[in-house]
This record gives sequence, structure tokens and C-alpha cells, in this order.
Amino acid sequence: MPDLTPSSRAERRRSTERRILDAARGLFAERGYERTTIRAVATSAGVDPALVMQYFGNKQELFRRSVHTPLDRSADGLETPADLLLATLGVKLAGLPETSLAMLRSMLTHPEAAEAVRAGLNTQIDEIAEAVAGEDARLRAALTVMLMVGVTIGHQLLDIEALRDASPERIAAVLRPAVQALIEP
Amino acid sequence: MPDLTPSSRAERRRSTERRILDAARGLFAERGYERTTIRAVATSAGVDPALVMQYFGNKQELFRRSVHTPLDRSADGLETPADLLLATLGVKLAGLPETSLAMLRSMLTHPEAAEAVRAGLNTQIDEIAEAVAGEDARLRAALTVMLMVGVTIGHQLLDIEALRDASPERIAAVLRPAVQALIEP
DNA sequence: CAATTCACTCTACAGATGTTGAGCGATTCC
DNA sequence: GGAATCGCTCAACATCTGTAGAGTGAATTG
Repeated sequence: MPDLTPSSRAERRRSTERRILDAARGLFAERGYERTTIRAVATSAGVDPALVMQYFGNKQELFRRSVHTPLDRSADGLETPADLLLATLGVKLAGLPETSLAMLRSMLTHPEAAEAVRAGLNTQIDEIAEAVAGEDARLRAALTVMLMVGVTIGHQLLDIEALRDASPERIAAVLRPAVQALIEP
Repeated sequence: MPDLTPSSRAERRRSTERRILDAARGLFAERGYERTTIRAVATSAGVDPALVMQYFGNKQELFRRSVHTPLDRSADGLETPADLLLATLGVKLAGLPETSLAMLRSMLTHPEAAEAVRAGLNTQIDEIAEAVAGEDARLRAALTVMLMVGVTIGHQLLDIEALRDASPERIAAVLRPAVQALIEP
């Protein structure tokens, strides 16, 4: 059912590598790091488990590569002039990229995911803090970011009804005054 | 080093059961469900792994019992008249009970923990929604709750610097206007 | 004090997991 | 067209996991 052309060796390699990464990313996002097995990834990619190892060496590295976002600046290191936060939240609620879902899902139980998320969030916090005046700038930025994270978790990972039933626009609208209260002392 | 009195059989039983539960709770809170092994719990409690099984039947049940909060109403089913939210947040930031930490830690990767947390949060949301007027009551309540969860995760589980360095009072103070903006349309 | 109960440990098993090395067969190179 | 390359699979490993059953010795009971 995929492409019928066996194509060249190099192409095939890239193709299956991508299939493995896609499968891994999906499973990491859905189940988190520990519950995702090499075998499950291999099966989902239609490949032998040993091949996964050959390609990525170990599970850790597979996770890193799955979760790596090449140039997608909007994914995690967003460009946030204080109020566009809500726009990017809209994006997040509409459907966070699987790389981010995978890291969010694993961040509480997998040390490396935790570190990656921590680093990403701290970057965001610093960026936002610059746009905020006052002594509490970093604190306010951090609280704003964790508000976004909390809402995202409730919506995307925990599937809280009250959030699932609301449109991203409505959520953003309700959230706006709260965000303003946080970043505009 | 513990009590030297071997005491009665019944006492000893309760005592070691509590030791096991304490050990389990601590490990679940620290590592989450999957990374916590029966053997680690047993070792930490100074007991044979088989005894843990004998006492609790299986890991799932051990988790349930570890995480069960007997009468601690302030833990998760808080009594929230809309503004006392911040007071209870203060409690959370000062040090969430380990039962809650264990569930929070595991909620993204362990289905049963997810369900328990979802149920607890929905209860909170309902309680808060009653105190909020307007069409968006439940949505506003949900966003408020997820704000709290987000901040708690950042502070307790991810150890975000900007939050770690701030006192609970300061956090509550900065948060107040935002919460008001959410629950007072 | 003899019999029994019972908290507790030892040993072991079955299954899953990450990981490895040998090998096969088609593609590529000269 | 023969040799080398290389994507890929097979079979197997060592380890760790949750879990079960038999047994032991001290507390309890009559």
C-alpha cells in the first residue's frame, strides 16, 4: 500500500528511518517513554526490532531523535511578544505537534524528557520575562508559561471535559484577561 | 533504630504495612508508577518483595493503597469558595502531600492514575463552577484548576527555577489578579 | 506445654524488555 | 559479471519485572 517503487537504497533507508521515527514519536506521545517498547515501535513501523537498534543504537537515542524538532520554531521556542501567547496557545490546543506531546507526556517520569522540557520552558520564560516590567518579571513569566502548560495538559493529555468541549477561541478569550493580569502588573 | 519493642503480632503487622505504604508512596511520588518496582519498595521498607505481594496482591493495588488519602480533605477535594483557592495553592506549594505528588507524577503515563486525577480535578471544577456566574462557568473553573495544576507541576515536579526561588506568598499574590480575572467575569 | 497460627523469607518461574551478532539477499560498484 | 556493500531479519542473550508456592520460626492459643 505504500509506494510500490523499491527506489534506490539510499531512499529506502531514509524512508524506513522516517517510518520508524514517526512510529516512535506517535507511541511516545501516546504512552510516554517507559510504556513505549522498541518492539512496539518496530511493529508499528513494520520492521524488525533489531533494525531500530541498528539505526538508533539505543532507546534513549531513539527518543531523542523522535522528539527532535528540526526547524519548527513555533513548536516550543515560540516567538512570544507577550500577547501572541494566546495565539500560540490556540495552536497548541488545536493540536500540539507530536514531538511536544511526547515530551510533555514523558516529562514527569523520564529524567531526560524532564530536562528537555525544563530547558524549553526556561527559554520561554526568559523570552517572556523580557517583555514584562517590574521586579517580578521572571516569576510572572513563569506563572504565565505554567498556566499554558497546565491548560495544555488538561486539554491534550488528561482530556478534561470542560476543556475538550470548549473551542480554542473561547478558551483564548476567557484566558486573555488572566494572562494580561499576569504579565501587566 | 526503629522501635526496639517487637510488640504484639497485630501491631507488628500494622507497623510493617505502614512502612511498606510509606516506602511505596515515596517512590511513586519520586519516580512515578512504572519506574517504581516492587523490589525497590520492599528494599526501602526493609522487607522481602514477596511480603509486599502478600500484603497487597499486586502492584496496582499497592499503588491504590499508597495513594489513598483517608480523610485528608484539604489534599485534593478542597473546599473552595472561589478565593480560598490561593490559600490552598499556598499549601500545595509549601509541600503537597506525597499521595498527591505520586498521582500527579504518574498521571501522564499511568492510565489509572490519570483516571483518578481526572476524577479529582473534575470534582474540583464542579465545586468551583458553582461559585462562578455566567455561561462559561465550567470552562472558567477548569482553566483556574489547570492554572493551579500547571503551577504546582512547575514548582513541585519540574523544579522550575523562577518558581522555586519565589515564596508561596509571593506566588499567591501575583496569581490573585489572574485568578480573579478567571472566576469573576 | 503442645498445637496452631501467622508474619515473614527463600527460591523460583514465566514473560517482557533492551540489546547483540550472525547471516541472507538484493543492490551497488568496478 | 563477480565482488563488495548494506538494508534487513532471525535467533538468542542477559536482565529485570511482577508474581506464586513452599517453608521457617516465633508469637499465640487451648
